[in-house]
Amino acid sequence: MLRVRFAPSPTGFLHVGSARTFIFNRLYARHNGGTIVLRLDDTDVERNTDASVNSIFEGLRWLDLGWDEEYKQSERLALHRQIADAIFQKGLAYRDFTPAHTGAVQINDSEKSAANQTWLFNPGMRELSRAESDRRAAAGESFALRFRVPRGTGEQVRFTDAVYGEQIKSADDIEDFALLRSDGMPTYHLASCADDIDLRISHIIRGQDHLSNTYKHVLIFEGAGAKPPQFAHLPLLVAPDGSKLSKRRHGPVVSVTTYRDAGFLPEAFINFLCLLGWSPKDDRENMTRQELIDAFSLEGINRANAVINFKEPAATPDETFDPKALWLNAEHIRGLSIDDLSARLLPVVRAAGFPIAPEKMLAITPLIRERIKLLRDVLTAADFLLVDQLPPYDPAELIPQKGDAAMALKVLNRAQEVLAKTEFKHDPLDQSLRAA
RNA sequence: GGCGCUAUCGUCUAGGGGUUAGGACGGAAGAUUCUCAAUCUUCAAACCCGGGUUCGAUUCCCGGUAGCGCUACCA
Repeated sequence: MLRVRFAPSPTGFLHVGSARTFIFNRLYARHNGGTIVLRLDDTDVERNTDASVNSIFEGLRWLDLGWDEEYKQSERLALHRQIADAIFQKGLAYRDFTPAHTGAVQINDSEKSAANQTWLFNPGMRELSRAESDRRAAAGESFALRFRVPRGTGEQVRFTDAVYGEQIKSADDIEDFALLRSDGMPTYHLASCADDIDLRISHIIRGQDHLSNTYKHVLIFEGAGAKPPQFAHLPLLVAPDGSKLSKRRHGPVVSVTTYRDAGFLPEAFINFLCLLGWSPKDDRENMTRQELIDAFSLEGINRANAVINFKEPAATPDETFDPKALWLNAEHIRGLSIDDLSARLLPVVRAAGFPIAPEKMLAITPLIRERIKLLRDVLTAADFLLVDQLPPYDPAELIPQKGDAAMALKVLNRAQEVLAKTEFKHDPLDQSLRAA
């Protein structure tokens, strides 16, 4: 039975990269008739927020792809500790009584180079006898539980990634990572693997930033007596300068709800994200959800990071987004029926303060369907039908491409004359203006 | 610093030992349309560098460079 999972940690809003990971998991599950699990990886109590949980659900709901099962990691601590203990009892882990320090502390260069030479061990802890270890634990001394990586044995850890192929690393290059923190809480690595085992996850599709963590995970799976699942790592989504996407540096363009609020169609947004790091390999670009499900395969995933080509400081909203995302959204808008598009436009117009009737919206829709890129554009494309007084505009816009100012003036004067003595209805207006 | 991953037009990508290196977005020009949009046509635009293997490398191998990731009792 094919089972995949999407496991966001609620420490921020739903990120476009996370959204793509979710989409790929969903597509893979749907393509193969499998199950997708949504698991909140919330073991970092310090950084978890309710606002973040809400933002994630808001984003996922907008995507409208759904999921089959839902779990919270924080409710499964007993399982995590049980698996940690099983690994410990097999002698594959040891207690580290070294006082905790956080990696967030500033370290200067000399400390750093010293740390680089000693990254592998906390002196003595690995070799502590079981009796001594038990005695100190019984005395109430706090400890972190570390995996005893088989270093110095010539052993290699290996796995086959569905995207990156055969991966091999010498155990000598893997540090003794923590399983349990000194407060007894599981680390990400432990909790994630324990849950993946318990939830019978068959395929782990996640960001490439976990590729080198996967060796640790393989060690945990094997240590727990479980067969590691199939891994598939996804190339990362990065900013135009190649740096990783961050809210602080790049602003709202990295948040899914920004796309929703700007008037992207969820199906267009999904389509756009799918094309970053994956290809159907047949030159198709504008694809429906069903076409994406039918075409999706791990073989189509590419290995190099993909740039989301947004503009850094965002002058006009239209220029903020990746031009291809905008184009795809316009394509999907044009593909919608008048009824459907009208229904989606209505709340946008109403939210902007125009209490428009559905019938009027339906009448306006065909007029603008081919000229808007974002749902929000209805407010500028059809403003003359909504407001009494048009906002100021640049007179230069009145000059046709193949004309000049004098010509424009002449045409406008003539139009004014005609308009003055014509009944304000479609047919008479059309006839007299054409004639003029 | 150590370990690893990656490298095709500005961007997303296809391709692969011999190709005019294909498509798309964006850009430019034109057609069409009362205008704008849409649509259509055309154009410009790429195999990171150096070795090796080979009759022949953009493709395979090695090295370099660059970018990215991991190197936390974060996830």
